[in-house]
Amino acid sequence: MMETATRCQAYNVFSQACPTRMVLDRLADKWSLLIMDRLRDEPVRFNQLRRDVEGISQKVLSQTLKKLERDGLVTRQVFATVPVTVEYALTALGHTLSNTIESLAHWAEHNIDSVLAAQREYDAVNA
Amino acid sequence: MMETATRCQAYNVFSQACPTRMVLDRLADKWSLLIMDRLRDEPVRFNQLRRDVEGISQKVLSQTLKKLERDGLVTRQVFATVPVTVEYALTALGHTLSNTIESLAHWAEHNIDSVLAAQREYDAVNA
DNA sequence: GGCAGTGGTTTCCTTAAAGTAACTAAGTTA
DNA sequence: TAACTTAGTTACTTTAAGGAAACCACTGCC
Repeated sequence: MMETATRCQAYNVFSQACPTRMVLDRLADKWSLLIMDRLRDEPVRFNQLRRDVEGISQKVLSQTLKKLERDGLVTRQVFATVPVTVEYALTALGHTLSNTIESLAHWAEHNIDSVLAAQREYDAVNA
Repeated sequence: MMETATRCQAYNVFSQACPTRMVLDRLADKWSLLIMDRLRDEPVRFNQLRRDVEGISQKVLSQTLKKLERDGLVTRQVFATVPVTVEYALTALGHTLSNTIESLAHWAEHNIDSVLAAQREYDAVNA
C-alpha cells in the first residue's frame, strides 16, 4: 500500500515507498535536468533542443520529453505550420522546479574547480 | 583540450566538454543525493547508512561513498575501536551542496501530489 | 573453537538506460 | 521527381549501473 506524501515526510525520505524518492529517481537521469534548464527562459522546438543539448539522440530526447510531459513539468504544443512546429515549454510547476535546478547548476559552476582539485588530490594519494 | 570552468560558463552548460555537466552527471545517479541528504545533519557510520538508505547494497554504498569522497564532498574517518568504526561526514564543500539538495527534496515533498495527479491525467488521456 | 559484529572486496549476473541507424509521414522547393 | 525539412518511431545493440551472494580481516565473547 502506497503511503501518502504527508506520511512519507513524517517518516523518512529514505524509505523505498516514499513518493519523494520516486521524484528524485525520475530526475536523476542523464538528460532531464539539462533539458529543463534549457527550457528555463523560453519555449524551444524539438530539433533546436536536440542541437543545443549536445550529445542527446533523437530517441532519448523524445523519450525524456514524454516523461517530463507526463510528470506535468513540460508542455508540448503543436503548430500546423509546414513543416510542422512543435514547441516545448515549462509548465508553472516546471518553473518552480527550475529554480532549484538553476541553483544546482550554479553550484556546479562555482565549485567545479574544487571538485576537480579534490579528484586530483584523491587520485594522487590513491595511486 | 579541456575548457576551463569559466570558458564553459561563457559558452554553454549544454556542451559535452563542459565540466559543469560532468558534475551534474555525477550527481544524477540513484543514490548520491540520497546519501548526501542523510549525512546532512550528522556523521553516519557505514552500516547505519546502509540501514537508513533503504534498498542500497553494501557494494553500491561503498562505491558511491568512494566517488563522493573523491569529489571532495564526503570525508571518511576510521576509528580504531573494536569492531572498527568508520564515520562518513560531509565536507565544507559537501555542506554547500546539501543546501541545494535539500531544496530539491523540499520541492519533491511539496509537489509530489501535483506530479502524481499529472501522471494520472496523462495516462487517462493516452490510454 | 565457533559465532557475532564491524566494514568492506570480489565475482558473477541481470536489467535498465542509452546509442545507432534506418524508417515514416507530410509538405515545399528546385 | 527527387531532395529537404520537421518531428518523430521502431528495431537492434551496446554499455553502465545495480543486485546477490560469497568471501576477507579483525577481535571480542561464550
